[in-house]
Amino acid sequence: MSLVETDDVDGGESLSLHQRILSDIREKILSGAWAPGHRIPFEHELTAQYNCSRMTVNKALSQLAKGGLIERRRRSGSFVRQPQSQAAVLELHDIRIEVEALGLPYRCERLERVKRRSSAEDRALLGLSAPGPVLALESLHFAGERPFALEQRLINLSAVPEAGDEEFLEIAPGPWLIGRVPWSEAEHRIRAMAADDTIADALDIEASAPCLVVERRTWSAEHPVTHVRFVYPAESHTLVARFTPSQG
Amino acid sequence: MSLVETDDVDGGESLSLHQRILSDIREKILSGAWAPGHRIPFEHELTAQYNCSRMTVNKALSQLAKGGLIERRRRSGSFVRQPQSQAAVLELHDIRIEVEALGLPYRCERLERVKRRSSAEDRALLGLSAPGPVLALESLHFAGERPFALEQRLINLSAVPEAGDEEFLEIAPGPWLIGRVPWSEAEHRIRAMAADDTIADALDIEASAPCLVVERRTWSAEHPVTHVRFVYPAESHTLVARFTPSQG
DNA sequence: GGTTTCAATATGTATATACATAATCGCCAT
DNA sequence: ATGGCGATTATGTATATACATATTGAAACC
Repeated sequence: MSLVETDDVDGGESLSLHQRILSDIREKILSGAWAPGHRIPFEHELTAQYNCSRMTVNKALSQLAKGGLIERRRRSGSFVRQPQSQAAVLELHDIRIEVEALGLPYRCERLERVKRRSSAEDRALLGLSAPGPVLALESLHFAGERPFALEQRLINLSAVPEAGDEEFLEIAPGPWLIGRVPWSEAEHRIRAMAADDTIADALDIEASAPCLVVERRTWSAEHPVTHVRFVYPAESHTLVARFTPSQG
Repeated sequence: MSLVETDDVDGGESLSLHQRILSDIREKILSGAWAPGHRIPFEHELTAQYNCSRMTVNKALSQLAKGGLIERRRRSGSFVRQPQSQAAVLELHDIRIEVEALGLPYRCERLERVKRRSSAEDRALLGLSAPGPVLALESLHFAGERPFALEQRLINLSAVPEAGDEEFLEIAPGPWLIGRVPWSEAEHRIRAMAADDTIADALDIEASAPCLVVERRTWSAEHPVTHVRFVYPAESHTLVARFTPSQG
């Protein structure tokens, strides 16, 4: 078998114009250059900027709106939306909401908070290649009096330096991040495991009882943002994800 | 322009035209009226049928193509795609592929096959309201010599009557269904549990060892099609799902 | 017979244009 | 002030048109 010629699609050439506009704008948003709430140039401005017709610009912006990255308002313009919670994609959202949906009082206790230079393991979890500062957090989420989930999180401080100044006593790191960092990609790993002593102790369950473990890595515009591991006692939790093949 | 040829603006929906075209076609595909491989009318035919411009039709068809329901080929037309495996959405596909990706030989053994009128429990699992015939299957998937996953499946024979004539000795029910029934919606429930004696026995693990359980319900155009439960030994399996907020 | 060439065809992308619709601003009259 | 009202503005949808591009089927050629 011979290798395929490197028919090399380099960054910009072969893209159609409306796709180029689309990815330009998306990049601006995901990189944070255009923060949530920022007004995107009007169609007629982009028309001038890209030297194309309004229909072409409109197609790109409509697509971004359908994707949920921006919001369009007549007479006012188009705006970068607040970062959408992952809930829309996988029903794996704010634990507070899960707990309150059960009709139980929610509480979150921060167990640990350490700022450090990333260890090799940290970098593996986050998907970082170079060393840098990270924040390691451990929190316990309660439903009523019972522990509901243990959260172990790493935050890449190079990507989210503000996190280094936050104590996370009043707010859980999940909601904090969702409200600040737009995400471009997330990966979930879901598995079952037997509770080790640390986990059993924190969750107040028997050692070696089955647990559901959900790990999530999140990127924003190619940069790793956070790695989080949730450990749920098996009996307390079922993940539900509902899909349609695609949207129309 | 003359010629009214109103293809009936029924009900008086406030849908835009291209959205109406879009949902008309989607309905035809999901209901099975247009089977996989079926050629969708050419743009110029739809243009005549809906009495609108090609751009409008093109917008609708492009959107369906982007969503993956249809495939467009220049000079040939647009075709209903083979039902896409759920893999595209949640990496939870054919177990054969998972096993072979590990470099291990795959084998599937059918343990049980029972045709019966749905019990109350069957109906609860499938989401059926009225009684009707169902097919209950139990299969064991092997990776090499080791059991890899236990599959317990219910198929709604009212929705897929052909399944009643299939023995499922040569082919696993998953791939069989994916190749035949287009799905419009799927729901996953994922949890951890301790193996009971039956499961421990089938999977050849210790009783009360942690297992990952994945249950999936699938609908096609509002009709429940199948409910399946996969039980994996914890150490053999991690689910991975990768998302982007939306596509553009 | 087998290969090359070419024209026909359906889709892909872009343009200019038109009118509808919703939201907002500012003016005016009370 | 303030409440109403029209003008303005940006987006929403649709049209007709043009040309590019990929693919196919058949004619032309060696």
